[in-house]
Amino acid sequence: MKELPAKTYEFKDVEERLYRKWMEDGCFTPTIDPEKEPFVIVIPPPNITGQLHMGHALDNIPQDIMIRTKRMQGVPTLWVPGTDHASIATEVKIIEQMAQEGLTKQDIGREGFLERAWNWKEQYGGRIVTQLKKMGCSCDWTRERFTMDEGCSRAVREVFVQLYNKGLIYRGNRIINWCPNCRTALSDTEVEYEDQKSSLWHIRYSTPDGKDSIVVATTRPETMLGDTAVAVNPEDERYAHLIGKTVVLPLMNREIPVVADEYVEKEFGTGAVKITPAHDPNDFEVGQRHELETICVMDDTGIINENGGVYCGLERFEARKKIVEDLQALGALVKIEAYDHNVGACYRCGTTVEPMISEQWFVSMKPLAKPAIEAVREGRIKFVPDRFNKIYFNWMENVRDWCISRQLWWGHSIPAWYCRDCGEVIVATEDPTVCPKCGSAHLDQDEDVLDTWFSSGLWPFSTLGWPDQTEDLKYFYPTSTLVTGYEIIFFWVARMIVFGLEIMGEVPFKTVMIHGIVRDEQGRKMSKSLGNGIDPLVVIDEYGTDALRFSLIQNNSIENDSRFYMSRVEAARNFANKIWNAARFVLMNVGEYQPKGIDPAALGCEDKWILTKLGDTAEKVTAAIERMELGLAAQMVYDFLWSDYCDWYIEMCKPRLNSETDKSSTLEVLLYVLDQTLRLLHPFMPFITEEIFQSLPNTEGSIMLAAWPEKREELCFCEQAAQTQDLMELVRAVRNVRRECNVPTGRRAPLYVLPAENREASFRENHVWFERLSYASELNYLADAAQAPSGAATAAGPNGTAYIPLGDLIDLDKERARLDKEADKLKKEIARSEGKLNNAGFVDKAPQAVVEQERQTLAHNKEMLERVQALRKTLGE
RNA sequence: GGGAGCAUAGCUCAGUUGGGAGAGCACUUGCCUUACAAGCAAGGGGUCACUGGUUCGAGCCCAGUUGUUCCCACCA
Repeated sequence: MKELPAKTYEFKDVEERLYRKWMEDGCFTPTIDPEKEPFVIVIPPPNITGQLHMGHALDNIPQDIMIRTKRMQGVPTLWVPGTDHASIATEVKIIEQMAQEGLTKQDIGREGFLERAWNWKEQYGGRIVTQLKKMGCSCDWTRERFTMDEGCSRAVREVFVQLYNKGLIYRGNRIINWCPNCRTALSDTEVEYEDQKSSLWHIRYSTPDGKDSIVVATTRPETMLGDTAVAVNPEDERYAHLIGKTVVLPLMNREIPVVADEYVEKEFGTGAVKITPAHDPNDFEVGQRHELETICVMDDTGIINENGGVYCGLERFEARKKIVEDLQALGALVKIEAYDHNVGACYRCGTTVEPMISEQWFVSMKPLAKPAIEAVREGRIKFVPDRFNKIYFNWMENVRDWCISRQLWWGHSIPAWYCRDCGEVIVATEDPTVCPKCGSAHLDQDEDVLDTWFSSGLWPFSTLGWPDQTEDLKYFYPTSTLVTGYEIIFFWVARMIVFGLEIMGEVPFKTVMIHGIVRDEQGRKMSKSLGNGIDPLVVIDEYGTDALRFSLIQNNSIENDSRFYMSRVEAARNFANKIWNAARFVLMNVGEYQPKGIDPAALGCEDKWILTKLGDTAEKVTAAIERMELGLAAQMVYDFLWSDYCDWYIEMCKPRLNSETDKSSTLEVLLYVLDQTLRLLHPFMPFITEEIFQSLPNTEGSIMLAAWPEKREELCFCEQAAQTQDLMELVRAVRNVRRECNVPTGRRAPLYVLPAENREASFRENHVWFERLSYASELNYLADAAQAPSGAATAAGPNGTAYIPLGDLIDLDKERARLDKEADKLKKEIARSEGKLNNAGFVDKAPQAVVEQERQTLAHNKEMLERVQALRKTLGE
């Protein structure tokens, strides 16, 4: 026998040791078996911006649970890990870091900057991998990828060129969202809108002769510097006479036309809109319809440029202030109205974005969206929960072209070259040396990089080797399940579906499991600025990985947001300790015993009860995991292990462990049930289950590769299980009575039992544990109520009545009251059952099993009532 | 302006084709009963937001109301 382990479970050395062992033994790498369909997950690659937070834990743990379950079920299982270069997010971080050293991008140049970025990647990418390992994630690290590694970069180029050649990627001058702080274009998804209290400024534009005027309303007065028209609704009689005429733009003293356009709503504001085609998407369209000039009045940092006249050099919000003041002085400001409206901000730095006209690369989304919509509509991809279908459809059906070029340095270069001599645009997978049109060698590569989501959109196949037709790609694509949060459905999920269908001709995954976010105790989002984030690694350090994992999953529905409570982690830690001690108890008793397996002929009633429960639990847990109801599954294992196995079964076994004849068969069942339960728990708590599994006799290898438990019909005994359950109920009743009489647990008392009809055998079979668990000093059977000792406290159960002579400890008044209360409760139940059974509708229409159940309940309660009333009678008034 | 989620014990949340509500924490009471005090035993506590409908039967399905959170949208 090994030395007895400590009373509390010490996870610290265990977790690291076991994870290393798993790696060494190659447990995470699947064996390709062409006969079997694999189960595959690609990890949502964490950004290399920093470290993992609680959201990553919530994302990765469900993935690991599914992966570990499938692996134990004998399925070739692959979890592909990796990290994302996170172009803009990382660049922002590095710039912040450089600023502390007093450096700017321009100071160190592109090459120096990229060197820094790669160093950053080494440092933080490595840290993230370490953190994933700490969380117990069973990723196949031999297949680890990075969105900017050689293979992924090749995939990016290949896709870009393919789409360009098909006309699905184009370059054009269009209104885009510009972040003046990051100095780059952004896609629509990268802009976050927020309601802001602002004003609606009403400004008067007069006709050149000064006799007439029109008042426009705007939320961005500074853009008036670039106004090239005023628009009104063609049906608006108020302004009909001005259409075709001109008005003078105040401050700039430029004559601009008044045009009629359907876009203008008569009811809003003044019914007249200033048109700034260079700085507003709607105005841009109006401008195109009326062939208006486009005047850009800001530079890429949001400062007014030379087109802004005297305001040149002012920052955009400074300019707004000045312009409003000047308009007021001029008498052109009619009024200022308080007004709330949506203002877009950069999702990385929070700066208010500026719509600007700019030449960028775009992906034409409409033709790509169509098959992506069909794939979900036809069920080839399933969202769980399915309400996200609607959100997805809504976005896809209204999708606009995707701006993919970024004026950044950290990212995939755009594979486009411009000929300095003839202006030819060359898009190619290999760097060209001469212009194919004019032969010039003066080629300049596009300086921009691609949106970071372009490369992550290829993740499900680029990680498997595409564009090469690798074995991995053939075997593992399409992947099985994607697990991610709802906040990146548009950023990522939608793009993966689009690219998967377009490039691979097949969906990238079959199921998308969407989960909520982890909030703090007060229900607030965890964020840096609030400082309310909880580092999962700090929690792991204090309570262990298993405890953190279990606390995030148990009794939670992960599709909803959840709050993080330390008390839950503590509870999970206590559970780990409970398991540990149960195992200690079993192992202590096993000693040198060599298990031979369960002999059905030697099983007692209580063994049959726990084995039956185990089978039910295994079946239900498996089904729940299959349905991705992980919280429910975890709860079921918890209840079985703690309540059924520890609180009841182990206690039932104790006396038999002292018996020479019963000990070995008891040990067999104790061991078997423990072993099977550990397997069911392993996906949720990988470390402690492995640690205990390793110390069980007759286990081989890692629990990671042990067979997943299944219900075994030959080990299910419903009849005996029900009998045991009845006895347990009587035990509870006896304990209840003792408690009410304030009898300390340690004080034994004789117990007399009057079994119900045909129940004596059941009592005799379970005599030993029944005696112990009801704290009886001796257990005697009565043939008749008349033999009952006088002055005894009484307890009624479904299978008989128990008498406990407690002498002075019994308060007769309290006893009477208690029995009356119990009788009342039973009467109510009986009335309810009878009401139901007297209802013809119920008896006719309800399923037979339900009716039968109700009849049994009624009979049971009637019998109980009889017993209770008989007891009450003996006490008198 | 559209769309979605949520509302169940004091708190945080579960609740699997509709068959009389559960857990953790907190609370009350008694126990160091040698696996575990990070524990054991017994208990108290709920008009399942509101109104109506479907059904023999509704926390669960349908309609509406209220409160709350979120997403989407180019009315300046």
